[in-house]
Amino acid sequence: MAAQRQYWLIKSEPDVFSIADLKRDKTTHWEGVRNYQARNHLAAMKKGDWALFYHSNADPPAAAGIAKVSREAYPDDAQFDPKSDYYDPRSDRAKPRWVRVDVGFVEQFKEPVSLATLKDDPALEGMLVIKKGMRLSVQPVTEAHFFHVCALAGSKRTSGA
DNA sequence: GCCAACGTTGGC
DNA sequence: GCCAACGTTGGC
Repeated sequence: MAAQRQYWLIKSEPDVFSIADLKRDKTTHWEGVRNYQARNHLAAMKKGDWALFYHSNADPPAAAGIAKVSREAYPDDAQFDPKSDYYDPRSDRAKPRWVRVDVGFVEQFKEPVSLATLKDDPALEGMLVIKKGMRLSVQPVTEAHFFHVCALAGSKRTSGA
């Protein structure tokens, strides 16, 4: 039996990189994660996993679409580049501290689901993104929560097909 | 722009 | 190992 698909939520500021940018580019390197817990989630991602693409620092902040993991974790080159915003002088090439994954475009929601809507929905109780002070930029999401958000967004997706 | 929440750093 | 200082995230 194939391993079960996992579900995630990944945050991006749309001014920097939005779901529309992913739609245009088809695929991107998900790099620059510099938080250990988020890094550990990246490392746990498997090819074929899906992620809610969440717009943070947006008006309103919202789940904006779906991305899928197209390449599993590998070293994030930006950590070795002194000119990069994501440079980490304490990371060692022989033992890289930070990883990135590649993600591909799946869907841009016609009706993005705002944070306020997520918070108001009893079916989403316990979802990490709606917890006060939850800044984690890569989070696990349950399958039930994932598809409930899809339904709220007007997406036809109701399963992992 | 403000500021609460929270992670990281570094002195001790 | 504690914890104060500091930096960042991200909603509002």
